Amino acid sequence: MARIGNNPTARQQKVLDYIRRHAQRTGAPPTVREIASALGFASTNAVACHVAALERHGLLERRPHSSRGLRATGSISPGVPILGRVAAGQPITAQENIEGYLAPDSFLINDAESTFVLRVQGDSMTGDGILSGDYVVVRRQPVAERGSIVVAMVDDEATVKHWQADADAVRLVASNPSYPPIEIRPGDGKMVDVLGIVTGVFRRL
Amino acid sequence: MARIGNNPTARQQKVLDYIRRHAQRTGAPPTVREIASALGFASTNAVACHVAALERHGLLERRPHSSRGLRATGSISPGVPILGRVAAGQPITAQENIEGYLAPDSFLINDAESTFVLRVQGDSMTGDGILSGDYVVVRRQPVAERGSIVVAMVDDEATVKHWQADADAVRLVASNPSYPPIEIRPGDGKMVDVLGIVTGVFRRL
DNA sequence: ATTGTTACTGAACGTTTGTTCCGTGTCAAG
DNA sequence: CTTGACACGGAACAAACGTTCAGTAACAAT
Repeated sequence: MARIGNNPTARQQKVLDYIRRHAQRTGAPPTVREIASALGFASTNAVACHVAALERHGLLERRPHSSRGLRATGSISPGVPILGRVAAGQPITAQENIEGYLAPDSFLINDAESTFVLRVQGDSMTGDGILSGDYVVVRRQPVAERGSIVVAMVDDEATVKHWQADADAVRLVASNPSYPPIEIRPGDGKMVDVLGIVTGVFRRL
Repeated sequence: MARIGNNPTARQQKVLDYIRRHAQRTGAPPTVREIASALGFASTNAVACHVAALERHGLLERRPHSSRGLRATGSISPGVPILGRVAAGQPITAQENIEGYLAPDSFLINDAESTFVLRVQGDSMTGDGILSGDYVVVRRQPVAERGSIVVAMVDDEATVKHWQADADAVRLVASNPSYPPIEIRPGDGKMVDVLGIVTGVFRRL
């Protein structure tokens, strides 16, 4: 069968899975000989072949001539399984249930250079599921689209709010109705500065 | 000066930092020669020496006789800066503002082996800041404390609720008042199974 | 019947890499 | 002054490692 798409074969998927698992467990990707040994290959060339295929499909990156130079694209750290529909019956982490793998790190953070995390104080954004004590992931940028959630500096205080800028005024709107919008007009003597926009939220229970 | 504690010297810290950075950037720890080259050493022995010291201090683990067999203990990836109080004035990411570094991965996931992620459907838990479409981090375990948020299997359907078990009944309580509690008693013909408890929540905006 | 892809075995080459032994110099404590 | 930890240079060895070439077999499409 001629293979055209970007999808790996079952055998190739097993190689990719092993690379991911090994990287997660040991902190480094496996060598080609470790892969061969784990999957029962007698020749390292079998691995080289699969690795080349995975690279063609864009599922794997390589650092040539370097030991352990394999990296699964997408989720950097192998991540944990995402379960879609959980089927009734037996083991939850059965292969059929697993929709993919996901590492919160790379999922929440695209550009580590310009990203920071801010701990939220106060409950003004509970309407968006942002509670006091939550961590918001913020990408630094001085401008924001109308309606997006931003971290703004208002008179020496950082605050998380919805951004609504008009021609004549800027409004910082809370999603908790108990909090009135903050309105800033030119000549108020107040300063507003967008520090960045909120791209993610997470909390530990 | 006789060195006694578990603290590394400034030079050792630099080696450790480089190992961490390299592991994050490339997906694999560096070789001893890469470390030597990066820090300006002419001899690999200088690295071996520092690595041995870091290992004694418990800051580094080694996989002997294996290429790239170094792993910084504790925080795996250096992560993004956490900002505490954002001071007025200049650069946000100034050193004074940074409270620490945090990687969502290792923050949310302690035991990768028994952890999975589930995408939430429905708004029954909005009271706890868990919205439809959010990802919940679940640690697999068959029992739960009263009041904790669990993923439970009720008649072939996985659901996220508060767990409240009495002697005579089990109640799955939503945090959105629009949803009545689900009560299961022995002899109902219904089945309840705790798949795991929710240890974290995250979402992308 | 031929072509092309997948999926390997087997062997070999050259480099990379961890490791070790020996030696030099600095600096602070006893 | 001696001792001991720290911080390196230089050189060398054996094992680990990525890579490549040659060849075999199954299978589907043309």
